[in-house]
Amino acid sequence: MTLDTSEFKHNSSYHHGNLRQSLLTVATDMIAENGIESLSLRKLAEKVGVSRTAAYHYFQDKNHLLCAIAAEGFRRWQSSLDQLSSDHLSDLDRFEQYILGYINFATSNPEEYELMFGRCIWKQSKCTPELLEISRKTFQHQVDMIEYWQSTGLISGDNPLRTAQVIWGTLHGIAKLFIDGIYTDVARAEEIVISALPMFLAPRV
Amino acid sequence: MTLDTSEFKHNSSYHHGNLRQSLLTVATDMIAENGIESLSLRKLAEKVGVSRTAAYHYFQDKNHLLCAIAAEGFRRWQSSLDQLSSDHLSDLDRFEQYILGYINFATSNPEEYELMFGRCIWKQSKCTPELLEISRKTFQHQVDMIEYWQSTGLISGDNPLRTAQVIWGTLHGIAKLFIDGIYTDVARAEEIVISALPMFLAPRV
DNA sequence: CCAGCATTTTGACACTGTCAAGATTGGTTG
DNA sequence: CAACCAATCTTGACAGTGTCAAAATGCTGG
Repeated sequence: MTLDTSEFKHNSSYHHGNLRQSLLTVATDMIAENGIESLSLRKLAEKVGVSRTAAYHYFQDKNHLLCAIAAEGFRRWQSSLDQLSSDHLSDLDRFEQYILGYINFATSNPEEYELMFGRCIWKQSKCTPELLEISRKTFQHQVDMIEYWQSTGLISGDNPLRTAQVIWGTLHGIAKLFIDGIYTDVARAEEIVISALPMFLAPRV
Repeated sequence: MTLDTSEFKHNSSYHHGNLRQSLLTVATDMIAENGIESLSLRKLAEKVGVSRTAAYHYFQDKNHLLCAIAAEGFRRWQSSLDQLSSDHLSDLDRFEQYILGYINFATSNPEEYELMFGRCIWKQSKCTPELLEISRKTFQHQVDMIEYWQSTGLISGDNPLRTAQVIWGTLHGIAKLFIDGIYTDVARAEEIVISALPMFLAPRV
């Protein structure tokens, strides 16, 4: 029994073939283009060429669909972090690239970022186990990075978790000010985080 | 001609008497209790004891209602800032109180904060002129505070606007991590911002 | 070939924001 | 005091939403 359901579409008109994946990719596109709040299951279904409630066979409700998309985003962000780890850089350069990478990820995929880190999913504990796991993992990964930078004396503080929370808070806050439309000139985002960078660094002896 | 329409309710059953104010206060309560997204004009109308579309005589749509509530929030926050200015405190203490005041305002009125600083209003430029004015004013007020603290050498940097953006970003980010449910233990919010405080301060000579 | 299974559709319901038109009332003017 | 007017509020309607229950369709193993 082969289970390559996602390998190719059947040409039947009734059975879609790889509906689940199609829903995910089309929904991701729609969210990226017009924002989370303008995504409706009905418009999604129409775009995929399927009836209103077809998605319910793969996702128990709209929230589960959104969680799956968010989890995909976390996997991309995680692999971006892995990429950074494998780059050949000095500690300071890597820290700078981490910060720039964060703000760029956020501002170039604003709606996906909003889904990953916004209230829509987290507010009322509607987080899927799958999403919870991957998100915890990537957060822990970032705490570990902070811990390492603290151990080498690059950044100040002796409590990695606490420091990670502050740094994350700063990056997240600046990102959200742009994403939510309070600041409008996204080109300025990089400047702002760069100007924030020195305040994280340990004082030179 | 007296215009004390808000002084007392008429006892007529058809004319409410001070519907506009009632809508604002009841809506504010409902938002504080159950969140922005669970506020519907219809539930609001029912709670106020009026028909579905009655609100449309005072607010051109739901967004204008929300903007009016947000503007009220900005007025409260502004007066909280004025209060702080008039307190008899050292510069450092005032800075600390500013930071603590910010995070407390945010975490003790999370939904109102979300309305004031969240995507709901700002994302698609749906901001009312009234709201735009008061929000600009309070933001400018905070930039001025930063500028003063920089002039006395309390905090580092020489670009007040840029520094204000970073500090605001940090406070906003930490606040949002709690408000949006990513961090759940609100009691920790104060600890985190206090641990962030030293990194804003200018190095002691 | 057919029974059962996975997959998709249809119908329905309650809910939402908002528009157009009508109903009700209080205040002002003749 | 009466009649009108403008402010205020209601009713009816429409399109859109998420989601449930039941039916329809196509595929596949026996």
